[in-house]
Amino acid sequence: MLSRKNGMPLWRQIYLKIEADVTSGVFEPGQKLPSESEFTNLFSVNRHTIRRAMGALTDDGLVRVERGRGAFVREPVINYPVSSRTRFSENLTRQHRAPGNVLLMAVDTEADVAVAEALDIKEGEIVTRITSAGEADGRRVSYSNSFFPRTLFPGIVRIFREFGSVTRTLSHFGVDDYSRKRTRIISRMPTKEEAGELHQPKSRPVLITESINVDETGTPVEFGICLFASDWVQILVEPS
Amino acid sequence: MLSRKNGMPLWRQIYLKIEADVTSGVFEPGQKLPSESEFTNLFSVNRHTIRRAMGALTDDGLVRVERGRGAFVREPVINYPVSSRTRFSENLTRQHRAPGNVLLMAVDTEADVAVAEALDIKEGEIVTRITSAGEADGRRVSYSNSFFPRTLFPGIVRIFREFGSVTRTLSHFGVDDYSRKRTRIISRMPTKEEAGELHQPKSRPVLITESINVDETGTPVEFGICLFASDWVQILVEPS
DNA sequence: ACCGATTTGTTCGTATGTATA
DNA sequence: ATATACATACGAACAAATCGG
Repeated sequence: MLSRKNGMPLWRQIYLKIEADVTSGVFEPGQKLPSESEFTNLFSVNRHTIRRAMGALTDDGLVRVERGRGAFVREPVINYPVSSRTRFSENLTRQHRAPGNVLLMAVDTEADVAVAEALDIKEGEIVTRITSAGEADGRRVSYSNSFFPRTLFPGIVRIFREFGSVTRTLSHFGVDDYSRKRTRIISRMPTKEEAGELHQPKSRPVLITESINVDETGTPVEFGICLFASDWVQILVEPS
Repeated sequence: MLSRKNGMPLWRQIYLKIEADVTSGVFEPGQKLPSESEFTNLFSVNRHTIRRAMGALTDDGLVRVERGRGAFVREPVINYPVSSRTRFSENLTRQHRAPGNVLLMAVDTEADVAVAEALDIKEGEIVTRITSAGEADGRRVSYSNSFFPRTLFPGIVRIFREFGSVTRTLSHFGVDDYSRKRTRIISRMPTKEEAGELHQPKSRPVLITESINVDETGTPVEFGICLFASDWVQILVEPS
């Protein structure tokens, strides 16, 4: 299998072998690779030789290594385009992925300062909060809270349950077109709850977009806070 | 000199030391560096630790090693006297740069896959890399690498140092207007090196924008990778 | 909350091969 | 031919992060 005579270093031969297994699908995206010690036994070489190969694979973006956990085949990232007209499910369908939006919770609550300011209403006014999770290819990629002013959309929860999408729900209330007024993008470590919702370790950061959608008249109709698993999602800002 | 307690690996500390000596001119371009065994004695570490640092320096294009002969400072085509505090003056928001930028390094290097693809050139073609850091209120907020195709902008570094701004530098080359083709935004944990450059703990995530600027004809003129300290920076996407 | 097992990261030690001066 | 210097590889130990019970 490995040759110590043909001039090609062992680590390079191992690199090529693993690379072939990754690109050919023997190891699938996201899958955990054998540990260094397992590879050591498999190839009958020293751990450093394995590490040299893994380092090169990491540099070349084929694998991702997490200390204390293992090495994983890098998943192709999911693009999340942001423009003035952004729809989550549309973004994903455009990439031929199966989008899934799971409604987790829907409650009426009082608007706190941030929500009130975003929706241009008074603090304490009742808003409907819809919590949902986004999935793509069976992977949890987002966790979002959307706030709607209840006075504008009474009974929005039932409609949302029925249609399962923000666009069609708002359309039901006569808001046929809305656009993104502004998007704020930040990044931080997740809380334990957030990490749990995103099915990711709490040691990995999350990407967060805070956006305000307004109707044709400029009235805010939705304030959304969306958390993305940063390992799997990148945000693409395209000129509109 | 070296610390075994501060969390930064010895090889990285050595890397930074040698890098500083190279960029500051203690070791001049083309000059032979001390041998591995000499470095071993100088730093009182194992030869492998030196080799790790030299490997990184090689990867980053600062030195070039010749088997059986030694390691040498890579000669940039243009010789840059290192006055490491060059100020960007104006029009910085366009490059996602905060006021108070310092030029850290400018070297000609070979384009890797990502850079080549972004600039629409061949891998290995020479590009000019300008590394700089942004500061605001005395706090390090960004660390960026910009890549320019050298064939389009020969001697860009001297011009850049003269004008101090990307806009005016490109204008000198006849690129009077350029625009952002696309911006990719991701977030991840920083490497220790990146955390060091950003003067932030390595436990805080970084926001990263990768952008491509093109001229009127659509030809890529700059590829920039900018890291932000996510604790201090948020990205605002507003409709244009 | 703690402990032990697993896994990756770093460092030192050693040996052998190969290219160059 | 010998010495120097880089390249590769193996072995051992410990540190740091993760995960399960």
